[in-house]
Amino acid sequence: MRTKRVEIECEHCSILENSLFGELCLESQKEISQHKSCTVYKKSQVVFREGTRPLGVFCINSGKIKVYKTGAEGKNQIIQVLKAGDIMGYRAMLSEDQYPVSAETLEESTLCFIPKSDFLQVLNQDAVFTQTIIKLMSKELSAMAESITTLAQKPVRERLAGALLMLKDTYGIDGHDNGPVEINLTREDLANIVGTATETLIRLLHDFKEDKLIETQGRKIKVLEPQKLVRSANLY
Amino acid sequence: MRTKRVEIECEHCSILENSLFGELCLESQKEISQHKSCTVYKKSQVVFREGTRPLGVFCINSGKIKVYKTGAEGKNQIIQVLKAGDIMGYRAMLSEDQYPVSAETLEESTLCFIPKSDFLQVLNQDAVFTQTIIKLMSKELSAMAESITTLAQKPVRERLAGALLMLKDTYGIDGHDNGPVEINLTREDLANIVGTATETLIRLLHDFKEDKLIETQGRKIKVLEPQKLVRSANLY
DNA sequence: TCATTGAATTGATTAATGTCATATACTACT
DNA sequence: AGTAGTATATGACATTAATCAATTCAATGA
Repeated sequence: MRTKRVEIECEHCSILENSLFGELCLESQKEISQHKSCTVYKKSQVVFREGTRPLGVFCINSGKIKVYKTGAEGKNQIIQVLKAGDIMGYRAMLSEDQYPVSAETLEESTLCFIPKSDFLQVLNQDAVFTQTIIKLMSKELSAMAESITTLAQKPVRERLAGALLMLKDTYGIDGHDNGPVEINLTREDLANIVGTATETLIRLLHDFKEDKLIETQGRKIKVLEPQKLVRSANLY
Repeated sequence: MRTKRVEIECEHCSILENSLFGELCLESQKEISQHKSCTVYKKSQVVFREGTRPLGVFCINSGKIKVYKTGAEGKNQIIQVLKAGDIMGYRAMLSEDQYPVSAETLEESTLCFIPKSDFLQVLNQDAVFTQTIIKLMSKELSAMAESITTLAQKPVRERLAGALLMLKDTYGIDGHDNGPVEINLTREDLANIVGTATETLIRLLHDFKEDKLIETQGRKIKVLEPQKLVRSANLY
């Protein structure tokens, strides 16, 4: 058997307060919980693929997911890296459209799948939740406008610095507490976030290492000097 | 007096069927129309500025608007070019946030301003309209994911070809019917759409001209061979 | 109409980044 | 443990695109 099912109830979900569903009333939470199925995905499993149609919404209980679009030459551009508490796939579902992007696990992840009908019902009966969803979309739009500007205007070096700072937060929630956050991504994925060639990315990581901004152990990257990285990223 | 007011009623608006409000029931249309004010903006006037807070929504009755974000070195990245029938500024308003972008007229434009309260009221009493707005946001998100991928992966030449095709549609609605569409933008604005330096853009336009893909008259650009441009853009 | 300013263009050069080739280091699997 | 298959790393080189400088052109207001 390839997929492992687990039982998780929203009401007792450990990441509830970090998630969208935390704001829901108990009744709505039960509604969401009722028909959902939770599945453990292994590393590098595709959750959904660009061009297919959504049947519901995924909520990330644990793990990390890359959301990406495949370009002309088959190269993947990573649009966002999602973590526990995030939901995904809701946009295409709400607009009754095909997925404009694909999603794949970056590590073993537990995902809860909420069928479309349940999600829509809660949306209908809860105006506050609708507002929350609209805010979330709005935030994503704003983040993407920022990404576009960065890609168009900043050199690769600055984009990498910015990406590392973003990833520090994403990987920070795992919180080992003992020392700095470890970012665990292939160089190729990292290059596909920054929008550059893998070789270029490796060389720049090397530079950052020489400048003691980061430290690497195998593929893992530790951010040692976030402040200096902020300056390298020329943030505004 | 710097600003000129005009009277336009949504119910009789010439671009109603191209706009979001076309789907509204007559009652809702009147609601929208009731407190709105229509203003003629001169060319190159700023409609709203990044970082300020929205008080309502703009609907474009005529003209073209650039929506842009100002980058670290003061360079503007144009995120979208809007035309008659489009609405703008609704996202920040709905999420009760600051504008993440600025908007400026590219030519003389007539804009209708609908106060926040009226817009929200219609949104509350009309579930279909909420759905329409969500679909619109969803479409924009998908378009932006595409932009990100293009900026990260395609060379400037291909991006320019793609931008010209997009602008052909935007400027196409003016429809002089006699011959091909004329794109009327400064080279700098065009460079800020494509995400490149003005000089580079000019050189590439020159190439396209030599290849008979386009024709220029002063700043105006006519697309002669859309099909060949599609191939130049390496679209997928 | 002329003058003034900003926009468009062209050329020369430099800098950034991608590509190709190859070597080395991991990882996972039997 | 050995080995195949990836991922990482490094070097050499080609190419793209940015920058700087100078010139021509075009639109706008006195």
